[in-house]
Amino acid sequence: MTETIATFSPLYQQIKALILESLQTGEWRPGEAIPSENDLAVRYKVSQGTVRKAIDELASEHLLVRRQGKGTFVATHHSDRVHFRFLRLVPDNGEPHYPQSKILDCKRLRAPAEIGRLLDLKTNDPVIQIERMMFFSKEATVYEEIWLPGTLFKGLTTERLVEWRGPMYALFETEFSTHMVRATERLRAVGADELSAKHLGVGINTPLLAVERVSYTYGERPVEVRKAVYLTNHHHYLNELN
Amino acid sequence: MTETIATFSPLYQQIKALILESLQTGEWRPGEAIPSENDLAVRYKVSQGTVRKAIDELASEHLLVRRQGKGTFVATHHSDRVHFRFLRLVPDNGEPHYPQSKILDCKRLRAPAEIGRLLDLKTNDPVIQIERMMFFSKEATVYEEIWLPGTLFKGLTTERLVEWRGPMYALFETEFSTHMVRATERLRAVGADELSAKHLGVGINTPLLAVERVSYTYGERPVEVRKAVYLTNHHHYLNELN
DNA sequence: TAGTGGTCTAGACCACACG
DNA sequence: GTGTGGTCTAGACCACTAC
Repeated sequence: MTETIATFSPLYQQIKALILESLQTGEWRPGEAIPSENDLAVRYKVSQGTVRKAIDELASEHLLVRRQGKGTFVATHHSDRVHFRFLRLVPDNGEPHYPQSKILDCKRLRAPAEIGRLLDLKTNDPVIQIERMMFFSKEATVYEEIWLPGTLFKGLTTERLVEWRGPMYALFETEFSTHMVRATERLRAVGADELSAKHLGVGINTPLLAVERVSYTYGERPVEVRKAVYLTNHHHYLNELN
Repeated sequence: MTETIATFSPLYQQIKALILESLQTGEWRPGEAIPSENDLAVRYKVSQGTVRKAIDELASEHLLVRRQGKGTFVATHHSDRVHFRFLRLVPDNGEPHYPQSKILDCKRLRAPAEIGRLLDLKTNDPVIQIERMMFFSKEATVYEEIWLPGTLFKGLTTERLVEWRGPMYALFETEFSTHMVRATERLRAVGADELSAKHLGVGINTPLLAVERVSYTYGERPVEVRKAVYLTNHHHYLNELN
């Protein structure tokens, strides 16, 4: 018999792809419930168990959140306990907690070559650069530059950032329909340069943890670059190896 | 009706616990195949699907490895492509690769208070301390001290370590029946002290990435502490946030 | 060809949330 | 009570490996 050479793809993977599509197009938005497993089974003409397996994978990737008795919801950076999924810096003593954020600046400019490369933009495409600091119990601990594609985040201003209460990713989600799904971080030890030293209130060449992050939204699209320095005198970067 | 107040525990979780027990006691050892899903279903008197779900979780925790058509195997640090699950340091340019290891020393002594605390030992219990370096393409990049419980690793000598080819965790598995399951790392930027500077061939106070690791074997038992410094001039610590 | 894990289905029942 | 996700079962069939 002539059989297709195409690589085998399980039904539940195809269902998963369909669900993902609905997430990308915004048919179901962060925080909302998606249809019940049975409804989806009818819609896609497969059994409930197959839908279930697709959702299982999306839940394990933190794109969906299951809540027994209530439904399955699109993951959101609002009101999630998941803030520490992206912020790994914790105090040496005492409970992890979310730091205070202080926006220093937010301006539009042309993408430097490196940023453009990381964000899949052309050099000189518009980008937005945010400068900010973070404080753990009043102590200056993080200084960072955040780079965003200018077209996607059109209209983002210092004021909008300053008046925002809550995680920055929640703002991006609500105002710019951009939900961060995953990120990659590269860590190094560096000596403080003049700017970092000034902001963190330490001497030049003080050892700092440099963290470069690239964040991705649905479909592996890079939409944010962060270049940060962490002061690790009373805090550390916590990582679980599983 | 009088019902038990005990919190509900799904069958597959109980099966998972039973399988875990067999892993801990060494009934099935790293690298070996465990019985087929059907055999286990008979043994535990549940359906194959229930066994399957238990194995699924253990596989996602990297305790077991499934291979279609062949069977399910106990995870091992031998011949696994998983070395980079524990070593996150990669070159800035070029492919990740496993570095060369050079053992400097291995001696028995009494547990310092901090090490004893981390390893759940009493102060003054015997411990083994290993000193070693790692080289990426001949370049000295890592200097570290490794601490192990003395009773568990009785008989570990410098010679045994030096003549060993392959990952250290594979040696621990084969010779001391201790399989590392997961680990926690705490990262900081520090200035090189005299010892680190000498070993890594850099000046005193050169910024280094300090990595403190606690590794656990089956049943969340801590069995290793590592205190390392990484030179991050041409390498970085790569971390995926999911 | 036989044995293993992988997929898919259909149905029953349990645990949980909410009105 | 009703609807949701969560568990468990039994059986059929597919894909991969080894002999």
